[in-house]
Parts: sequence; structure tokens; C-alpha cells
Amino acid sequence: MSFRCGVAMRILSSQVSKHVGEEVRVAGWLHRVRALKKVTFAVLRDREGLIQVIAAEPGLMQRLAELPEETVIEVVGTATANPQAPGGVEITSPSVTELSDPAVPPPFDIYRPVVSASLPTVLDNAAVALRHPRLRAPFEISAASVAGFRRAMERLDFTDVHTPKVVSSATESGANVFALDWFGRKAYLAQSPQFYKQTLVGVFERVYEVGPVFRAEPHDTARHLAQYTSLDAELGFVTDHRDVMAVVREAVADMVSTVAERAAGAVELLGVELPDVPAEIPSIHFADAQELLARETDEDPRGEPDLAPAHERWLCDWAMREYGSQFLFVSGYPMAKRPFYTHPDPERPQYSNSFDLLFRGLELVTGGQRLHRHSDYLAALAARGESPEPYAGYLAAFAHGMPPHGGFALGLERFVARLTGADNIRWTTLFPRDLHRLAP
RNA sequence: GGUCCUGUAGAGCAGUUUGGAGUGCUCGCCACCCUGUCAAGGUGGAGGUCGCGGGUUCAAGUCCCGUCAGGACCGCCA
Repeated sequence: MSFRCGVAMRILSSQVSKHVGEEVRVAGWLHRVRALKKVTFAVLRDREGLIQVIAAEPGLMQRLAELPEETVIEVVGTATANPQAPGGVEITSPSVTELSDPAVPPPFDIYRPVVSASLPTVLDNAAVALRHPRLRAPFEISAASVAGFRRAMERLDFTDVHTPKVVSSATESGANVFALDWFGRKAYLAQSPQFYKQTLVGVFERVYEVGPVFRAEPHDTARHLAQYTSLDAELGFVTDHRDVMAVVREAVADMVSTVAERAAGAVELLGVELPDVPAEIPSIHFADAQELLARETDEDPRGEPDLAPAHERWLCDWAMREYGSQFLFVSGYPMAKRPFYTHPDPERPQYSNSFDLLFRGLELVTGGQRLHRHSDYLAALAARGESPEPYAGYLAAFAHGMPPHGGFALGLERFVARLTGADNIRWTTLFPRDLHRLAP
């Protein structure tokens, strides 16, 4: 074992079984105490898991029994194999040192395998609630998802960029943005890195960003947040939006495989079924999707500029039946509802070269080809009755020459929510910010 | 922004329809008991202005009005 200044170095709970017969030092939170007449069991929790500590000395038994759960302690004792111990190993003859003040007990039981508390209670008590293995697990999956996204982006030679989150004008006209005071000038929280990532295609050709975006929209649902984490990418020299869709496929495939590799424990704990990402994700044109819905359901959405959530759910079921895929691209959304930088379909100009990726019934990614000619931007803004003036910094990129390009954005919390089957996106957001919640 | 639902002990819930003393359940907490527990078990106990304000009534957790808080769905979005 390792020593420093003559004392055992701290090891993690998962390592104790490798040190049977040796003195070990572990530290963590007092997860649960069970006191019997002649013996007291203390379960200690660290970032790897749980380890049982057994005390038979009356003074120590009394001390352990009086310590509130969640108090941080350090234990030095003998790693002992015992078939009766959870995991077959425990720490005997311990000495216990408190590293924190006695903890205030959590409002609900952290040590139980299932969480009894409701979502508002969990969110109000996030500091301690997130310690529960089942509440923590989605964020291990989230971290692995981001690692997978980065892995795909780096493999495909994208450059990692960081763009301003305080901006001088709204990214997309008509959007609800948070206004704030910037040294006496009006500023806004960035609703998306859209303008900057496009601009940076002119510098790096391929860029990606993982960062927060802010939406001051008044919707109040289980799948919306006022701040969420956006996984953005943008690439130049595309033929059309299908080149972007191919990159989305690579990103999602690496996200799923990295979750399998790096968050296996969380996946198992939550019983997550990881989806297969087909080599080619099935794709349907918006117009064909509407025809399909009109033909095979009671509703006729033809003429609507967008798909309703119920339609997205139906299409996902259809993709599962038809292609065995939990993912489905819907491409060619009407230009009418798309932002001004959207590139039209050259064959059918009322439709756009844009797409959504649906996953398990929910819109997960939006992307597409963008306009790249300066003259097209001026025309698009003029058609919407907007002045180019507020967009001067953005339009400069196109004035100075930009290649055909496109990109996408993926909502991280939504991805993890769909993956884990969470019924509310707040279960997959550490400290949600929404219409009502600004703390903790 | 619209529609609907819910506020009862630290947590999760019954009880409200048909008004009658805070009536109760599961867990936690406290005390004691206990053959190695592992979501331990046993016995006993504490803990409630029934979200808040007003009204009706002899009497309100229960009925009415208002208000605040939380949740679900829709619209919109990722």
C-alpha cells in the first residue's frame, strides 16, 4: 500500500478489497449507521461507492451512533474479507476522525436505494439531494455525453471555441432574451452562439462549442429550461444540409458509445437502455412526414409550418416500426418559420435545407445549411423588414467571403433526459433555471 | 400566455364527495431492547396554527371567495 509520512494514503471504497489484511485509510460521508447491541455498522460513502465499517468497541459504537448521517469522516482500520459483509469486504478495528461538523440531517433519506422525495423537494435541497446515487447518476451520463461529443468533434478536426454569452443584439429576431445592464448600455444573454460559430467557420472551417444558452421564453413544461447547455457545431464547405446530418450522426454515436464506456455504473444503476445509432439514421422530408400523418393518423397537419409534439412522437414510433431506429431525421422544414440565415432548398424554395433529429419522441437537434452569400443575407433581412445595421459584425464575415456551410445544436439536458427516461428535464439539470426557479 | 390538477408532521401520502375534538398510514427522528446488520428488526415516544387571508356556520382540513406556492398538458422551442 502507499504511505506518506508513515501513514496510509487514502484509498477509495472500491479499492478496499485489494488490500485485505492491510491497514487502510478511507474517507467520505457517513451514509448510514446500524446499531446493534454488540456491534455497530457504519456505511461510508465516497465518490466510488460504499464501504462498511464495523465497530465493536463500546466507546466507538456510542460515538458512531451519535454522529448524524452525512457527517464527513475518515476511517483507518484493517481491510477484512468477510462473506457476510456487503461486497465481501469491510473495515475492522477502525479509528474514526470527524472531518466536518456534525451534519444537518437531509430532509429525506439519502441512503435508501430509491428516492422518495418529489422533484421540487429534490431541487430545493439540491446540495445534499444530488449525493443520492440515483440522483447523481444522470450527471455522470451527462459528463460522458459531453466527452463523447468532444471526442467526435476532435476526431473530425473541429476546433473548440468559446464565444461571448453577453451580446449586444438578439440572435434571432422576435426571440425572448434576457436584458441586462452592461456599463450603462443595454445587453442580452446569448440565446445561442449562432452568429459567432458561423463567423468562426470563416476562420477555422470547423468549430464546436459546449456552453450555456439563455431563453427568456415563458413556456413552462417538463422539457424547457431558461438556461440549458447547448452542444453546437458548424462546418464549412458543405454541399448541403446532408453533410451536416452526417456529422450529427457521428456526434450522437460517439456520445452513446462514450456513455457506455465512461458511465457504465450509472447506466446500470438507472437501468438505461442505450440506443443503437444506425450507420445511416433514417430521414424523412417534412412534406412526406405530413402526408404520412395525414394518411395514417386521424389528424391532417398538412399546411402547418411545424410538427406538433404529438406528431413527433408518432413519427418516432413509425421510425421504430419501419427502420428499427430510435432516431429519425426530419428535413426540409418550411422556410416560413425558420430564421433568416436558413438556406432554402434550391429545388423547392418554400422548403429549407434544414433538419431536426428526433430521439424517442422528442426534438433533440436542430440544424441545417445556412446562407453564405452576403447578398443573400441583405435580401433575407430586407424581406423580413429588418435593418442590417444591428447585424453589422456578423454580416462582415459574409462580406469578406464565406464558404457554403451549416451546423447544428443539440440540447444536452434533453439528450440525457431521453436517454435515462426522465419524465422531467429538471432531473437531468444540476441546478435548473426556469420561469420560477432562480435558486439554489 | 391558455387549460387542468395539487398544497395535511422532516419526507411521501390517505382523510375533503356527505362539515362534528388534528382521525390515520409508510418512512425518518428520540429513548430503550436486540445472534453480522446490509432499505435491519422489536417496543415505546415526540413532532401539525391541515399554504395564507377572509366569509358561511353552533361547528371548517372539509363548503364559498381571494391570494400565494408547486405540478401536468398545450402553444413555442433544443
